[in-house]
Amino acid sequence: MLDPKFIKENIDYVKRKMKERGVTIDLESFLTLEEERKRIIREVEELERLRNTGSKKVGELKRQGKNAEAEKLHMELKLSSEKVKELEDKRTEIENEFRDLLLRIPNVPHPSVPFEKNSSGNVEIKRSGSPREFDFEPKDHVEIGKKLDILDLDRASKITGARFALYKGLGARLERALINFMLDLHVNEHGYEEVLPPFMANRDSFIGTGNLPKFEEDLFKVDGTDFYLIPTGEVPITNIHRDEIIDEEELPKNYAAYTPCFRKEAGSYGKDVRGIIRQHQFNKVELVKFATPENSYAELESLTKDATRVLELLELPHRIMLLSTGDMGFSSAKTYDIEVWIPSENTYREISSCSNFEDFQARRANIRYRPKGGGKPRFLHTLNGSGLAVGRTVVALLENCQERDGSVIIPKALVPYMRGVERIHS
RNA sequence: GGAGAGGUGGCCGAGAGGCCGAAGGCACUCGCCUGCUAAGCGAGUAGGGGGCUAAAACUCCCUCGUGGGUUCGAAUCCCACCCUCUCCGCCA
Repeated sequence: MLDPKFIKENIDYVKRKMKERGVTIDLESFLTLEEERKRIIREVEELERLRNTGSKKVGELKRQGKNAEAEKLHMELKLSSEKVKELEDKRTEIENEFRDLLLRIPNVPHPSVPFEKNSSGNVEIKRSGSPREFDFEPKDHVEIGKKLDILDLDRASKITGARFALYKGLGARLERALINFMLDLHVNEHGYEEVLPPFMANRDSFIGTGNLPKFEEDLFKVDGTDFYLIPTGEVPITNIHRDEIIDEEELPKNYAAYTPCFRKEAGSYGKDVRGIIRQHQFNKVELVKFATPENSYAELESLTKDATRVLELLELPHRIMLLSTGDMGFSSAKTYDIEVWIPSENTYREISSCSNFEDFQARRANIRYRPKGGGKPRFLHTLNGSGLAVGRTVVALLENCQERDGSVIIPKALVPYMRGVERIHS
């Protein structure tokens, strides 16, 4: 959520930024509504003031035994009280409308974000490792997984449906090994606090991170409740501190968590239908930071670095992309995508997305901090990034580390987590 | 799922239609005092929104779990929901 005051005072800037994002927001009607809101607040408060002082007077008169006078005033107030109620209804209506509109306005991109309406404007920041030259025809992860009997997509679709996976044997162990490896790295070496949050969250939490009210069609709702399955750990973790005021001394707060993620993937029916690149359920290790506005961009860099470290230790070729205005998520002010090399697709694919939301989520979720030495609470900045998407890491690993004989060599860093298994073969 | 108890400021806790944004305590901050420390004395310490401001000061409105209702007036009465605790049932 943007600061209404900021919108008002920088209307042209905000308009331009929205345009760069490729979204159309009716900011004129926003301003009108904002005026209307203030007008009615003034009106209601004036009436309430009169009623309050009047009511107090009635009490005083009664205590003094002047019942006739009290009764007279009482009758007068009865009328104005009705008026107050009417106006309050109107006020609620307008404030709701105002809030609804505000909740549907995306974040303003940071000035360092390149302007382009789509992903063609993304800028490569860094590349690490180079795609392997195979001296044989490499297979894709589906084939590898099938041959090694570690990935069974046919049976998964029997159990549930398309876009679900059944891992078996060393495949299941590999998934679990990666989760533990990533968590240990972030917790023990990068200083994140490990948490294990609920995998469902309520509506308020989703509004807090910006997934609602706009993106309901992407979510699985749990029937008969107000809960949704989380599409990312970002939702429960960011909401750990909803409606809280944190002392500045405690910032930055860094959390790491493993969660499964559930996504409807509506609108991507034709995309990535083969394999486990795009699933309705997948595992992820998520990193979330709460930082001061002064430090949040430095924290974005270190967050991205922490996530990238996983790929470095796994020795997987990857690159870091700075997303352009048109390719960023709704809540983000600046986003780096980390992309890993996928041999079967002969391209890099997103495996992590690291964003600074500035105070956009904090404002929605009401997360503030008290500055050192006291003073008014301020909204803090929230950040998050995958560290990493586990399913896609498996894909990258199987494909990049495959051998001519169909076996897969486990990267050294992961071997201890595989209970010493150095190679998966049939 | 059933029965009961309860949700009040940073924390503990009183208040049971008007004198209550709220006693008292703890904690914290500032000042005084005591050679340091402890104790003592005095003052202060919630959040949001509106008006006025360059900004404050100031002032008004809202907030006692949330939302509705009754009333001239609600922390206090009524209804619904949420959450916590205890007991019973069921369950990993």
